[in-house]
Amino acid sequence: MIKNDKLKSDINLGMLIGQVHRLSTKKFVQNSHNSGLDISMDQWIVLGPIWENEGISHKEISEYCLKDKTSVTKIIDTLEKKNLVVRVPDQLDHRVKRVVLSNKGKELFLQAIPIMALTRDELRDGITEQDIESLRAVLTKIYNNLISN
Amino acid sequence: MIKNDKLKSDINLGMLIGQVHRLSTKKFVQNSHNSGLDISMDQWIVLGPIWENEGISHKEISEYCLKDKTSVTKIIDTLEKKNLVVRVPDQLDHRVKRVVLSNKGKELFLQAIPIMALTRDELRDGITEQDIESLRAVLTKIYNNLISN
DNA sequence: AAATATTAGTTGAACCTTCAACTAATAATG
DNA sequence: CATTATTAGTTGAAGGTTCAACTAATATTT
Repeated sequence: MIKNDKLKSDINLGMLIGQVHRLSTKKFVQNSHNSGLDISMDQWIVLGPIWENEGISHKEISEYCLKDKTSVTKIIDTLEKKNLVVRVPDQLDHRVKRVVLSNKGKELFLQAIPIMALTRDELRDGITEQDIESLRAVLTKIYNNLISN
Repeated sequence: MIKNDKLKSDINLGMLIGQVHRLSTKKFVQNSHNSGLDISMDQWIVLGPIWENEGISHKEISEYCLKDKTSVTKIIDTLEKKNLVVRVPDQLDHRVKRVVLSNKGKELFLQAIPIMALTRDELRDGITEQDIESLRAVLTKIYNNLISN
C-alpha cells in the first residue's frame, strides 16, 4: 500500500513522527485486545504514575505524562467511569484531587505490563540500543527547542 | 515545570514521541495564528498533496499523508466547510472522489508555506542535518516494524 | 484584614483518530 | 451474465487534544 521508496525520500519528518505515534498506540491497543484487556495507550500512560505513586495529584500526573491538564482530567474521567481509579480530594489543599487505584485498576495494570513489554519488543525488533539512544537524544533536542518558547 | 533530568532518564520513548508530535503541531498552529492564518497541522498535511496534484483522490491522499481513510474524510469535510477545497466525483469510477483547491485554498496554502518553514527551523534549531537523518532512519525502522504485522 | 493574583481542576466546543458497520460502485469468478 | 468479492468513501460512537472560559480555593499584596 505505501511504497518504501516514497517513505525513504518524500515523506516529511512530521508525518513520520505522527504515523509512528499513531501506529504504536494502535499496536499496543491491539495487543491488549488480543489478550482480553480493555485499555488504551493513554490510559496506560496515566495509570503508570498512579501505580508508582498512590495518591498522586492531577498536576503531578500531568508533569510525568507530559500531558495537558485538560487531557488528564478527561482520561481520569474515563478511568473512573471504568472503576479503575478513584479521585480523593486533598485534606489540606482543597483544590487538589489525589488519584488512587482500585483493585480492578491494579489488576489491569499488572496484566498490561507484559503487553507493553511485548509491544516494545515488536517496535524495536532489529533496532540496536544505540539507535534507540540516538533517537531519544534527537527527540530530546527537538523537545527542548519546543518548550523553550 | 518539567525537569530536564527527568526527561533524560525516566520518560519513555513513547511519551517523548507523543509529546514531540503534540508540541510541534501546536507550534505550527500558534505560528499560523500569530500570522492571522486559520489552519491546523492536519489540514496543512492534507492540503499538501492536493496542492501538488489537483484532483487527487481520497485514497491517494490517504497514502501520501499516512492517514486513515476515515480521518481523510473528516479533514476534507472541515476543509470543504471552510471553502478551501471542493469534492468532485470521478467521471469514470463513480466510487472515487477527487479533491480540488478553491482559490481561497490556494491562497491559504501559499501563505502557510513560510509558516511551515519557520516552524521547521524552530524545531531544528541547533540540530545537525546528520541528526535529522539518523532520526528519520530510526523512525523508518520502527515504522517498518509496525506495518509488517 | 481586604483586595488581588495565582493555582488546581472542570466544562464545552471544535477537531482528529479509530473502530465497526454501512452504501454504492466496480472487479473477479463460476 | 449473475453471483460474489473487493474497493472508495461515509457515518456514528467513543476516546483524546487544545483552547478559552469558568469555579473554587489558596497565596500575595497593600
